[in-house]
Amino acid sequence: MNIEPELCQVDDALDIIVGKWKPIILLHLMKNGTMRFNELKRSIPKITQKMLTKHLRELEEEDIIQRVVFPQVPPKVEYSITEYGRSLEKILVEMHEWGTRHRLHKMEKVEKR
Amino acid sequence: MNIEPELCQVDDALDIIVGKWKPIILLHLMKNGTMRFNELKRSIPKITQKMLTKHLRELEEEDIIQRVVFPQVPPKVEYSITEYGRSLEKILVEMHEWGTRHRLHKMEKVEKR
DNA sequence: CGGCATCCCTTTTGATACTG
DNA sequence: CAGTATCAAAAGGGATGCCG
Repeated sequence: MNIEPELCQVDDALDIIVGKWKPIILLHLMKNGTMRFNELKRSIPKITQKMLTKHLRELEEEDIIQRVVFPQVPPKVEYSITEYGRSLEKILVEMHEWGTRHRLHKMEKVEKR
Repeated sequence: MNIEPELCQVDDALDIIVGKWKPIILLHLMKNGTMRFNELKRSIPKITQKMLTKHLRELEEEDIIQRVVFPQVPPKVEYSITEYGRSLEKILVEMHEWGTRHRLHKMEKVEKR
């Protein structure tokens, strides 16, 4: 550990991926490539339109995803991970793996009781 | 990306490290080894006692840190990272490095205007 | 020294209705 | 289809006082 806590920029990374639905949105886009708004909505049944819109806007603002509007009726909007956004993939995968191990860790702890 | 979004356990990992002061608490303990309550408090000037206590309890509950009480007057309580907790170090370092690069990314974006 | 209890404010998220 | 707008609920965090 050679990070000076005072100069910690973990929070800068957390700011991007924290949000109730952000990880799952990112995983869907990373897996499927390009997706339309309602396609994402259907893939995440419990999310509200408001939160999906909000999170997508925030991820776009940080250059993690790209938003392409096709000017037609009815509207069509496609979302995809930017090349820059791909740099988050490794961290998400590692967090997923750590999370999986942590679940097991907690289950073992409970069994011992 | 071979994670099925529906089985995503990124949130399990985020639950541990998300909290206004958790990353910096972890970095201090990872850097310094064992620290007393007030030592941590002084190292993180703006944190309140309430939040320090709360975050420490949550990290202890997840086996990330260890709390040792010395029954004496005045009281003495020492905190340290558990061996299990060390498994978080890699993720924190990578998030710090990503956060550092992201700051630069945003600065370049602003300069182009 | 290392807390806990209480009150209060802010931020995040949800429910619902409406629209070009 | 892809959003906005508004209101309400819940979660997170801060300020302060008290205690063994």
